[in-house]
Amino acid sequence: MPRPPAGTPNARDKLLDAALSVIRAKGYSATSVDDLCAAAGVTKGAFFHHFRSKEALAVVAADHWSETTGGLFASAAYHRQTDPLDRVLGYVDFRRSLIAGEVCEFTCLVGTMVQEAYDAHPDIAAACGRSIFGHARTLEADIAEAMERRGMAGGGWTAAGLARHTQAVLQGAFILAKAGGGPDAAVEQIDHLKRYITLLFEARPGEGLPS
Amino acid sequence: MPRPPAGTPNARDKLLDAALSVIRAKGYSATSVDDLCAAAGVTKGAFFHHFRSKEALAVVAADHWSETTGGLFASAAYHRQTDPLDRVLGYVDFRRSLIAGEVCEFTCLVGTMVQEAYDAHPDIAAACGRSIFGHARTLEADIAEAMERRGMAGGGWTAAGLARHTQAVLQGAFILAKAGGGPDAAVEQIDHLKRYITLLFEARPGEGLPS
DNA sequence: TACAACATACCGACTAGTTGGTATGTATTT
DNA sequence: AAATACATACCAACTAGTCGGTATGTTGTA
Repeated sequence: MPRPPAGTPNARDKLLDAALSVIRAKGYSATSVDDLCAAAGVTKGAFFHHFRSKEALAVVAADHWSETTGGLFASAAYHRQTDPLDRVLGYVDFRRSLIAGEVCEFTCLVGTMVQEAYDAHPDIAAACGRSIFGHARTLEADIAEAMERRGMAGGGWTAAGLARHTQAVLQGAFILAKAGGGPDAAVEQIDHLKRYITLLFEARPGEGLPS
Repeated sequence: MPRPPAGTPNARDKLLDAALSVIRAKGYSATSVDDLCAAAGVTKGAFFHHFRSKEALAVVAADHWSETTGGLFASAAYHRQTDPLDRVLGYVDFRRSLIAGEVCEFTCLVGTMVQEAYDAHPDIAAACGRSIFGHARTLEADIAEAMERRGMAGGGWTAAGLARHTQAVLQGAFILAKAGGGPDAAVEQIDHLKRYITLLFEARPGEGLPS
């Protein structure tokens, strides 16, 4: 692939960026190819030059979402905490701070898409799954270290499981926000999540089980 | 309204029942009126005789969902527990027992619809909100009674807030199931929810605050 | 009881517009 | 020259919704 002038955003990038906001607001099915082209300021020819189909764009958009958000979290300040539990709680606080403004601005592209696509579009669903579970996996090491430091093994839960739970609560928070609760309803869920993690690490690990 | 033979399901009821399963599997936007008519075994004429529009059907379907599921929970056995906390945990166990089989069989119609409809279809979003928050409200009395019996006031959370949190975790659980986790991922979330509620009621309420 | 007047429930062809996708063109860069 | 990166024009299938019509009531009245 020959390098374009590298400063001007090409049609492909403009379409992907447009997809993030348009699909988050309208959903995958209700977003037409023309909608995406209009939002990106490109023509249909450009669309089908870069993507085999609307479904193919959705898959790439999900990966694009993973990279974009992945970069945001990777460079966030909570990683600098020395206590691994503080890093986990710092992640939760950071997620909380992101919830503001219009609902479509803080909700999750892949959570929205997988609801519509899981049955009819397996490729999209798989891309969304990679994004959600891949992001959860970035939390595992800190949770596992916090568990080890406090001797938490044997409580009936795992680092991977708790990491997945954080994502479930976040996705549920977005649904409640969309159902009329707004940002407040979403923040409330994150506060419960933080309280849960705090309680988990305060509680004594399971008595009858070896650590 | 004159009573029809009362045993034969009419087109309206058949369409509403079809909507519950078809929209849960395909989503609202991807479900066409023809899809619904075919699933219900009725014609398009019957559809628009009973519903002004596809959007109007979705609103009635959301209310129909509330009634159907409402009846299921109202008649469940966990209400017979004498300890209010046991009733709350019994509700969680009951939700856990419902998660089995295909994803489209245990997921939530209104959670699916509101994701697509919250922006473009306010009437549908409002109906979904009534369903979710209305169902949450049915848990409030038991939670409040459990809080009172154990002197839990002042911990920074309320009965209504915890009730909403149960619904957020459930909705998030469905998304993770759709993202490839299957029933196991959903059950895992409910186990975390139960552990959270248990820990909450074991913890001592906030020290510096009056009860 | 008989008949007119009206209402409800439903049918299926039809339409105007939209959909994802294609075919073919042109300008720019290497 | 040749590939890339777009643009324009177009199409067949599908979309929600309409409309004229029918079959089967129900209701009022003489």
